[in-house]
Parts: sequence; structure tokens; C-alpha cells
Amino acid sequence: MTYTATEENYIKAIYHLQHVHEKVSTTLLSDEMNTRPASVTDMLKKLESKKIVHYQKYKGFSLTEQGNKTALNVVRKHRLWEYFLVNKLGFEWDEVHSMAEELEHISSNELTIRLDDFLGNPAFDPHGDPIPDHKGKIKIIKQESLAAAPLKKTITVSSVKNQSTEMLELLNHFKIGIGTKLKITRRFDFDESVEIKISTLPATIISKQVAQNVFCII
Amino acid sequence: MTYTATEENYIKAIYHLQHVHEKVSTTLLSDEMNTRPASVTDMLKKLESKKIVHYQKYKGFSLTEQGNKTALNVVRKHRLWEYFLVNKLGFEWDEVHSMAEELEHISSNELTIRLDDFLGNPAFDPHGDPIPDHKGKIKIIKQESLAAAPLKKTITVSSVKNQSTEMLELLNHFKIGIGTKLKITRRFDFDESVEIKISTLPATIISKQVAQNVFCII
DNA sequence: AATAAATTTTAGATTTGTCTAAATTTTTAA
DNA sequence: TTAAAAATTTAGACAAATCTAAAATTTATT
Repeated sequence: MTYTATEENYIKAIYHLQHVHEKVSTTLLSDEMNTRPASVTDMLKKLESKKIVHYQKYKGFSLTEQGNKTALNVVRKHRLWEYFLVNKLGFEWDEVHSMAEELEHISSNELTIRLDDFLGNPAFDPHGDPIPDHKGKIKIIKQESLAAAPLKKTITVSSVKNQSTEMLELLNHFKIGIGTKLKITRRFDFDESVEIKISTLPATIISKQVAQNVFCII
Repeated sequence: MTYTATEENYIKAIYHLQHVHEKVSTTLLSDEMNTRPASVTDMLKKLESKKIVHYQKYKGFSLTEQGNKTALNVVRKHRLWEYFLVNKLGFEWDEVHSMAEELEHISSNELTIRLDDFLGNPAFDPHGDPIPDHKGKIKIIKQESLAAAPLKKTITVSSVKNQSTEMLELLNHFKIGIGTKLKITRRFDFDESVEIKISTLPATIISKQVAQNVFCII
């Protein structure tokens, strides 16, 4: 089965929302897709006829097995291309999203497999998000945000939730990147800011907002 | 200005036809695009309104300066991706066309520039076709088909017109590739077949059909 | 539990790229 | 040079993905 780019975008959006929200509603999905609820209803009917979603009108919808597999394949392609753009073409994190949004719809499976091999079968993309393998399998790692991680243990930054230019700018300033080892030396109750220490650099303080977006392996 | 993938495909098709045919007609273009003449007329009106073609109904059409530039950019992307697929991902010649047909519509200019750099700014794609540079400039080389090249001179294979699997199979058998140096040792009048000699390999005979498709630098 | 509010769906329209069939124009050839 | 043939364009229709406005259903509130 092949799907249009639009269908794939809907499938991916449902997949993502299912991982963040208890229940995915028509309105929520229309927000995510920047369309109107009526358009979502139309698409749901189409995706139901293609056995991508279970759908009962007025009741709700969810991805079928087939839908999930398709979503994972799109996510896989997106993240492999992001990896390529950053690690082979030298783009920064915050520049690659829209390009990967286009590249993820290139259809050839063989291309995906060869790209994966060319890149050395990476398990994580430049933001630290896991890349599903060709069977859709994802490496799960236990992560904790810096806002919740324990004090005085050496921990490794593993992913960053917010992928904006502004966030990248800040993290570059702090010399924080994926793989950076650091220690949380203090937490301040007043604003829940966090003092961190990276190797021999002087300790610095990051805001709660930043800490909540940076995840690490304990 | 940005164009839809379909528009780009029409633009590219007009560009190619203009280089092969004296006059590009609606029917010719509809053949090339696998559509009906009526569809071509519709698209020509659209492209005219976007100043991509000069168009006078019943009289004919041709690319504008702008149209030519756009065509060259699409060709550039197509050939850069083909180069990538063959030289980085290890695909064969005959496998890459349909993938490149999709990849050529990825919009980012910056991506094209970086891909070009990553590949080492190649001037020719895996079939020997020239890759326009970022200004649209093409390296022109004087080429002659093996059917027309002079006898007893060492010549270098520079491009192959027919890019089918069958042609690749045959050329692989003969150990002919882009860059191969060879000598034409004889021509047979009966069927216009050509005897060639590649370094120390025993001489072999290739048919007129093959010879007409293989081009070389004298 | 009834009604108001919110959500979702339907109905009907629009745009893009395509089609077929008919009309128009150009070209060819008698 | 005019009639027939070929090429091109117009008219009207369709599928995909969207929209707005109205109707239907569910949820929340009094």
C-alpha cells in the first residue's frame, strides 16, 4: 500500500498525538494539522476505508496495526533524513525539520534501507529521538528531564524536546548537546532553576523551562 | 517563486524536448508527460500566467528565461541526487531514475548547495550527463557516438544515452562504463557493428544499436 | 433531567490536475 | 484553393484535499 503525502502526514500526526494524549479528538488533530475539524472527518473516513484507523463517528478513532506500522515507517524516514542532513551535510538541528518533512515522503523502501546503512544504522536522530529500525522497532531508553534528575550524579544528555532555533542557541551557549556529560549540583526552590556542571567548565544555572526540555540518561 | 511537482515536471519536459526537437508541440509534450493534449493546454495557460512559457494558442510555446532557469534547477537536483544514489548509496545506474524523479522536487536551495558540496561538486552524473552548477551553468563537452568516432584513436566513454537495465547489463558485460578508455579497431559495413579494444582485454564487437547510444570524448 | 455549550459530522463549494467529447484552427494534399 | 486530416483548444466533469455554514450528537451545567 502506498499513501499520499497528506495521508502520511495525518497518520504521523495521529501517531504522535496518541503518544502524548490519552484521547485523540478530531479537534486536537485538526489543530495539529492546521486544518478544520470538517477536513479531519473527511480524512478519517478515507483512512478508515484504507484500514489505517479504527473509526466510529462521534465516538473516536485510533491507528490500526497497519496504521501504526505506516506511522513508524514515516517517522523512521524523517529521522534518518534528519540524521543525514546534520551529520553528512552539516546542517544544524533547527534547520532540518522542514526539509525532513519533505524527504520523509520519498517512497522507495530500498532507498531507506541503503540510507540507513550509509549512515551506520543510527538508533537516535540529532535531537536524540529514537529512529525505528526497518521492522519498526524502537530503542527505548529510560530518560529523565533535568528538572527531575537526581543531584550529584554524572548523567548524559540524551534528547531535547523543544527543537527551536532559540533553544539551540541557548544550549549552544551552555555547551549542552546530545551526549554531553554533566552533573546537577544544586536546585533552587524559588524558581526551580538548576545549577549544572560540565567537566571543568564553571558551573552555570539553567532555568526550569530549559531543564524541562532537556532529557538525560541517569 | 515555487512550483508544484507537476509544474516542475512539465517545465523539465519542455526543456528536454526543446533540446531534441526543432519545435515542441502540444501533442509531443502530452506524449512525454503521459497525459492528453487537453491537459497540456490547461497547464500551458497556467505556466504562461506564471511567466514560465511564452504561449500563443494554436501557434506554439517555449520556455521563458525564467522557465529555463527553473528547468535547469530541476535538472541539477535530479542529477545531483542520482550521483548521490549511485556514488554514496551504491545503487546501479538503472535503479535511480524513479527515486531521483521524487527527490528532484525537494525545495530547499540550501540543501541542494550542501548536497553539491558533499558530493564534491560533480560536473557529470552517473550516466555522463552534465550537472548544471548553482548558476545553471553546464559543462559542455564535445562528444561523438561510437558509431561516429574515428578509428584507432584512444577515446574515453563519457555518457550513455539509453539508461535502461538492459543497456546497463550489456555494457557491464562488455566492461564499458563512464570513463572507460577504448579504441575502435574496425567497423563492419554489413551491419555497421563496431569492433572495440579495451586495454588488454580481447577485442569484442558491439552492435550499431549499442554504438549509437555510447558517447565518448575523442 | 433538561438545556446550553462544545464537538463532530454533513452538505455543498473551491482548487489542482486530470479526463472525454465537441468545437476550432492549422496543416496537408487532392 | 478548397476539402479532408491533424492538431489544438474549449466545455464540462471528476477525484483529492480543503473550506464554510448548518445540522447532528455528545458533554457539561444548572
